[in-house]
Amino acid sequence: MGRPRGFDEEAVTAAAAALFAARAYDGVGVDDLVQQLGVHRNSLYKTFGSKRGLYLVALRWYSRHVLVPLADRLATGADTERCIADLVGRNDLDLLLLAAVERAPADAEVASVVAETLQLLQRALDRASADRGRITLSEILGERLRARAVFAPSDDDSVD
Amino acid sequence: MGRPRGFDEEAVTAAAAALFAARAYDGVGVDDLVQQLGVHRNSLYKTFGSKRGLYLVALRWYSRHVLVPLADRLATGADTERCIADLVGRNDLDLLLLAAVERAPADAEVASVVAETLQLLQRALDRASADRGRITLSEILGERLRARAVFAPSDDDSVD
DNA sequence: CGCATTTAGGAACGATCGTTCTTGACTGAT
DNA sequence: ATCAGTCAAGAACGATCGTTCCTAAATGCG
Repeated sequence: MGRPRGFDEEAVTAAAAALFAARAYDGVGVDDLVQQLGVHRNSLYKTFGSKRGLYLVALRWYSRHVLVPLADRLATGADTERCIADLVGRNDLDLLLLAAVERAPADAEVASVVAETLQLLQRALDRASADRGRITLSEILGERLRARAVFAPSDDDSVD
Repeated sequence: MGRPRGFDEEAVTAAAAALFAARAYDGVGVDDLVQQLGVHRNSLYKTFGSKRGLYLVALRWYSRHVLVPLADRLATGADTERCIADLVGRNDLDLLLLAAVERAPADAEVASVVAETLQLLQRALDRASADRGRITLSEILGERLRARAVFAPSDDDSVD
């Protein structure tokens, strides 16, 4: 009963995760979310409760649907180098980096998700490099941090 | 001529660096700065031009007066382990981490300072561990990131 | 067909953001 | 002592923040 929702909740969650990975939490306004996600304010607050609620859902979705598969692929031990190169070269780790540095110190729930996700990656890496054991998770995180630490004008800087 | 200023510019810069190291850039309001630095709005804008201006001055001051000495101590090669343990265990790296992850992608000048500072640390570490060469700068950054990724209720959360 | 219910679309809220302006107090040079 | 010039103190600005409210449109069920 009632009018059916005109958006895919998971797609919105994924898009929110992408936004929060590109900018800092406080740098992403609800207006940005509404505009880029195609969901309107009311639906957003009805579905996720608050901006922080959406952030937490997006963070958990990202951990489960982006990093867990990546950790699984890593844990098999095949293509380890390729996996690590992807982690450093692509932006898959960015939301985790931002959450760890910026939100976790101020938000216990975020800190909890970050801790679990880090453990997850740690175990996968331990398994992957049980024999080849050279690179550490810290080093991967540091490498990605350095790769991210460059000025990269975002696409919507020229948007009205 | 004129009334002499009632604050120490360098002390204010250092205090601002500490604030920006604890919270994210957007998480530190001008009100926070005014309140915790003891400087009043007018003086702050007269001296530093803007919030971003103060941030840049604080970041450069921090690079020069905190990380450069630390890099020098590291480059001597004496007490290398102690130096690294300090980098990971204390919060000396935090402003650099935040600047790298959060501000650099959105601010070219910040990115420039971060890049120079990272090079600085890299060279110092290269010199320090020319013989013992084990830990990388990326690993130190990653270690500190993980150490920071815990919920740490800040002192002024209970302040009115 | 209506009735109940949920969504979409925006206007609007108070609060806070970074910044500027106004006013008065203080000091150094004439 | 007086005047110019700087600083302190805080009110006030428009803009934007996260959030809520109101109204109209769209569906499943009787």
